[in-house]
Amino acid sequence: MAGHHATSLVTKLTTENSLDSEDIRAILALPFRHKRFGAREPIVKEGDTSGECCLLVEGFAFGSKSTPIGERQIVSVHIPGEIPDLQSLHLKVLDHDLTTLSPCTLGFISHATLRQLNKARPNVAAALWRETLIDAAIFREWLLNVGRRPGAERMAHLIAEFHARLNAIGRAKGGSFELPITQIELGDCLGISTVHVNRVLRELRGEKLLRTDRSSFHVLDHSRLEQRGQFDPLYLRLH
Amino acid sequence: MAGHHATSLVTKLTTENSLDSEDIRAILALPFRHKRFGAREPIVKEGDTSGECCLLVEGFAFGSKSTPIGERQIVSVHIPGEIPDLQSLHLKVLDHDLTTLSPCTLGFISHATLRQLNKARPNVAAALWRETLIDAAIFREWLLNVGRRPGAERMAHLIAEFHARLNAIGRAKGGSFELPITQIELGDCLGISTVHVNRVLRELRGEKLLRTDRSSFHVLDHSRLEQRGQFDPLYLRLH
DNA sequence: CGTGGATTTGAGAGAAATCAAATCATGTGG
DNA sequence: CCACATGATTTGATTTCTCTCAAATCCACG
Repeated sequence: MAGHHATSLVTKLTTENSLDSEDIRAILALPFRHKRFGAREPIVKEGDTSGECCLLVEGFAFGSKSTPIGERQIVSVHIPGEIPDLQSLHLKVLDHDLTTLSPCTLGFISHATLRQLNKARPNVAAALWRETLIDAAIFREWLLNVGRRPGAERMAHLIAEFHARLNAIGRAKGGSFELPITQIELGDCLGISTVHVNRVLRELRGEKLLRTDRSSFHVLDHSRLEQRGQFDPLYLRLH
Repeated sequence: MAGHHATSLVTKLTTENSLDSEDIRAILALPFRHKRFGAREPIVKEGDTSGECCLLVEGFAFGSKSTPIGERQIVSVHIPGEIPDLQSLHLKVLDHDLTTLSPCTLGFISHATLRQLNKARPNVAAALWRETLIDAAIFREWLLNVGRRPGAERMAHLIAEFHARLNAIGRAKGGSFELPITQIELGDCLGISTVHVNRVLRELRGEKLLRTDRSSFHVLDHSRLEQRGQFDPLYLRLH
């Protein structure tokens, strides 16, 4: 079924896991309820107790937490094929907000259905569990990035990660990719101020590592950018 | 079986999950291979492909990542009853180091055995999956802490978290707990320098929020400390 | 009782934040 | 189709927090 909405998920899951044709059929048979969202719309919020998970079919989203005084930290950026709130399957109350970055198509699937799938098909359960473990690996890398690297390295690392992940799903051509994220949001990913984001981007542009134009990123020197950000893609477990 | 090595794990898993007596029996029947470690000894290192997981029966450990220039970020601190490298079950290559903080007793169990258990007992699989999701929730909170809070708040938050987690396993009495962590290591948890750790601790002591003496922490004003660190224990999912 | 690691304190430097304002897009209504 | 409003980006000036460097205890341990 060409263009099936769960195709990107199956592609991702079959890359590293041993799913048989029955497993794949079961995933493709999942009754997703599709819904469209505009840009910067909340999907779920901290404290919610959602009864379903959402597959990001098309568009981008991000997870964030905020301090009581309103300081926001973006903890994750999600791209098509991912299930940003898969953890809600086992953690009833959401501990962070989930917001769209661009207009999105989301496929919602109930926890009950997923739990049934996990019981019937342990291979699928393992593959989904693995996805949440990769999320955790990214959190660890971000923690190192935010805790121990200066601004420019931090930014270079983040952009190298975006590039690697988008490339893996065929959304980076010749070092260029589209990601509708503002400098404010980049700052919230990296734990730096908007003003500093701007200066750090200028620095990287000055080093001829990349060009940026709103939501377009052009990596000019791939290997030098990765070096600048000390980026090693191991933690992403791509292919 | 009093003093059984997997007791603390069972206690933790049964708190929030619906495990039946068969599930519990299966966990207690796991053939752990016990091994003692000294303080600051590596358990596994980044890049390793271990074929087993370890239960922290007694003692403390931490996970860390380092940049190429040797800047270290501690990404997790582990206490008895936890399985620090549970993620290795589905991610072959370790993406961070695991080191003991104090002398430890570890119970090793092979991935093959765990996978068998997960297949036979889906409830146990779900409970273990859930543990890894709580780890991820802690990473998110640490990311907010490191990215968006000043030094003193950061430290207050970390100590409040230690207190809450140790209290949940009965290792905090009247606000006091033992945790053999140096100021160097505290700095590596928080992304700040050792010198600054010292000054921030002095500040918190000056505010009569806590007393510290090497590995002893005494929380003097529990609610004011949590307020200082903007600590809300939701993300820990204790009871 | 000496030695090495951990803690503490001081002084100065540096990275990034804040404050402020100009410029640049984007989109809307008249 | 243009004027205006709103939000994002850019730049400058200043302040602040945290780091680095340096050195003096302090403590645990052999």
